[in-house]
Amino acid sequence: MVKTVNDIRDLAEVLGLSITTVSRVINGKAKKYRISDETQKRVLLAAKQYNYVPNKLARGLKLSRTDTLGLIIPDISNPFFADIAQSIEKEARSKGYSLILCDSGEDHVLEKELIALLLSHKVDGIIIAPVGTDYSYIVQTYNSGMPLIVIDRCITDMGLPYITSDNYQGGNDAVNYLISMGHRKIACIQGIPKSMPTIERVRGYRDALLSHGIHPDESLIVGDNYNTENGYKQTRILFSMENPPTAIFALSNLIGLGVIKAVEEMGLRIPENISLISFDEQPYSAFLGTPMTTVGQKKNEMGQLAVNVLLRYIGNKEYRKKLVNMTLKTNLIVRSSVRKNV
Amino acid sequence: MVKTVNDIRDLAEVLGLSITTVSRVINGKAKKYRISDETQKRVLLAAKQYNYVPNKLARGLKLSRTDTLGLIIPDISNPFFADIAQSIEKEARSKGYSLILCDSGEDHVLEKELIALLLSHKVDGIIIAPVGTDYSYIVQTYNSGMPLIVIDRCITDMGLPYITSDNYQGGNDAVNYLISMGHRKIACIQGIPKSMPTIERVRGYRDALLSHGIHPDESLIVGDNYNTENGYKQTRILFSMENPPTAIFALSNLIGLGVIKAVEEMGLRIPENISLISFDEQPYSAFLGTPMTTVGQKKNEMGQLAVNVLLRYIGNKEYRKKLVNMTLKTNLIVRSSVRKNV
DNA sequence: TTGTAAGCGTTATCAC
DNA sequence: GTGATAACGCTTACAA
Repeated sequence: MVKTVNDIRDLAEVLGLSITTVSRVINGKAKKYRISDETQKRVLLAAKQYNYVPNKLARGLKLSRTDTLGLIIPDISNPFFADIAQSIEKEARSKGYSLILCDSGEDHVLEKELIALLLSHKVDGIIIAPVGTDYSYIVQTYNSGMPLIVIDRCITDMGLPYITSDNYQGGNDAVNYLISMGHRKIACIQGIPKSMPTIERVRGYRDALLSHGIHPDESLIVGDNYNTENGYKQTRILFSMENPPTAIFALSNLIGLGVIKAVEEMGLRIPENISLISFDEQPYSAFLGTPMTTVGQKKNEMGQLAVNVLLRYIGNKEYRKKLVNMTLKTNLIVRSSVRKNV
Repeated sequence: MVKTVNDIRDLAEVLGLSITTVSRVINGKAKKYRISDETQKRVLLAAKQYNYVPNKLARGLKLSRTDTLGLIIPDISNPFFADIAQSIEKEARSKGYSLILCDSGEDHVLEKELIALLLSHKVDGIIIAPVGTDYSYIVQTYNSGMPLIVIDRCITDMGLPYITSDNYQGGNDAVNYLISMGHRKIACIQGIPKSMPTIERVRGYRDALLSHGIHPDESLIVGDNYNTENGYKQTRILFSMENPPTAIFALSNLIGLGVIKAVEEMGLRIPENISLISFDEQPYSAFLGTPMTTVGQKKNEMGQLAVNVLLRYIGNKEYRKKLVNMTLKTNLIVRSSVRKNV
C-alpha cells in the first residue's frame, strides 16, 4: 500500500525530512542551502514517484505572485485574435506563466467585470485588447499598480502602455494603392468607430484621398463593427446608392468576408464590378474566390512583445515608469482583388 | 485620505465589523446568519466603494475549489479549435468559472506537462482535445479523481468520458456523396493517423467505398497531420502519380486549404480537374475560389456540452460513475467543389 | 546541513 | 446577530 502524497508535508514525512528541506529542493535552492546531493536526489525522485505537484494557490498566497497572466480579447473566433492569443500563450508559457483567457464579446460592461475577475485571481499582469468604448476602468486598474499592457485596440493619451499595428500606415498604403489603380470613389467599411484601429485606419484613408486632391465623401465612410454582418450589410447599402463606389476598403478580415458575401449575392464579381482591400492577412486570404489584397499585421511579434514588455513591468518596478508605446509596421499584400479602374 | 482596502480584514476594520460578518455578507449568506439588513447594506456598499475583490487564491486554498477550468487544445490558431474555445469560455463563465488556456501545439510531451500544470493550479476540472498519441497520462489523471472530459480527439475503450462528432458518419457521407457524383478514385488526406477523428473518418471513407464495391486503394490514403502543410504536400505527391485521383477528401479545413494551394500552384482547377470535400465548415468556406463542400460539425454544442457535463462531474460525485460518451451528428454542406465525374 | 514556526487571505466551526 | 480562531499548503526568517 503506497501512501498517497498530496502535500509537501506528506512528501516530507515519507522522506523523513523536514518540510523546509523539501521545499528548498523543489524550488531549486538546494545549493544555496548546501543541501547534500543525496538528500536532493531523494527528494526529486520521490516528488516524481509520488507525482507531487506543488499547490500554486498556497504558493501564490504566500509569495503574492501567481505566475499567471490574464488575457482579455474581444472575440477569439476572429482568427486575428486567435493568432495573437496563440503567440501570447506560447511566449507566456515559455517564460513560466499560465494564461487565463477571457472573451469580452465586444461588450464593455462584461470587459469591466472580467478585469475584476482577473484581479480576484491575482494574476501577475494583464494583456488586453479592449472593446474600445470605455477606458476608465482600464486606466484605473493600471494606475492602481497592476502591470497591464494594451494590444491592438490601443488607447493613446491615457498614459497606458500599448503595442499596436501602424494602422494609419496600413490604411494609407491601402488607399494609396487603390488610388494608384485609378479608383477615386472608395468606400470604407469601419470597425467599431471609437476604437483606435478604426480611427487610425480611417485617418490614413482620408489622408491618402486628400493627398491626391480627392475630398473624402462622408457618405462612403460607413459601418460600426469588425464582424461579418457589418461588412455584408454596409455593402448592400452602398450598392443601393445611385452611384456606388468602385472600391471598398474593409477594416477587418471579417468585414471583408461580409463584403464578398454581399457581392456574390448581388450577382456581381470582385474585382470586375468592385475592388476590395481588406485589413489583416489570413491563411485563407490567398484562396478566396478572388485572391484578396490585404494589409498584413505582425501578429506574432505583437503577442511576443506584449508578453515580454509585461514581464518586464512585472519584474522591474523601475521599468514601469517607462511608458512603452510600440507601433508595428504593416505590409500590403497585393493579390488580385483590385482591378485597374479606367 | 482614504484607507486602502486590500483585505477582507481591512474592510472589516473600516466597517467596524468582524471579518466573519463581512465574509458572510460577501458570500450571500446574510440571511442564513440573520445579519441585519443595515449591516448587510453597509458591507456591500463599502465593498463596492473600496473596490474590494475577494482573493481567489485564499478562497481556493480554504475551499479546495478554484472556480477555474483548464482547457488544453492542440492549436488555437486552427479556427475549429478557436470556435470551440470560444463556446467553452462563454459557457464556463456563465456558470461562474474562469478558463486557463493551454495550447499543446500537437506535442504530446508538452501536453503531459500542461496537465501537471493545470493540476498545480488546482483547476476544478479539465477539458482536453488531446494530441491523440499517448493517452496514459490522461487516463491516469482521470482515474486519480480529477474531473475531466475529452473533446473532439476522443479516446474510446479507455473509460474516459468524451464528446465528439460522428466522424464515421461525416466521412461516410462525404465519400458516399463523391461516389454518387461518379468518383471512384478518391484520395483521403488524413490528420494525425492515430487520432480518433482520423481513424473514424477513414473508416467511414473505407466503408463507403466498400459498400459500392470499390476496394480501397491504400496508396490513396495519405498524410499525417491536420495542418495546411500536410494538405499541400500530399496533394503535390498525389498528383505526381501516373494516375491521380479525381477527388480528394481532406480531413480538416486546414488540410483543405493546403490542397487548394497545391492545386492552384499546379495550374489546375477545382472542381474541373479535381473535386474536393473538406472536413469542418468555416466562415470562409463559402467564399473560397470554388465554394467548398464541407462536413459541418456542431462546435458550439460540443463546447457547451463539454462544460455542462464537466460541471456535473465536479458537482456530483454520483454522476461521476456515469461515463458520458456523446457523439454529435455532422452535416454535409454541398457547394460546388465537387463536379460530376463521367 | 536541516528544522521550527509565523503568516499569506479566506471560510467554517464553535462560541456568545 | 455577531465574533474569535483554526486551518488550507506553502515559503522564509530565524534557530540550531
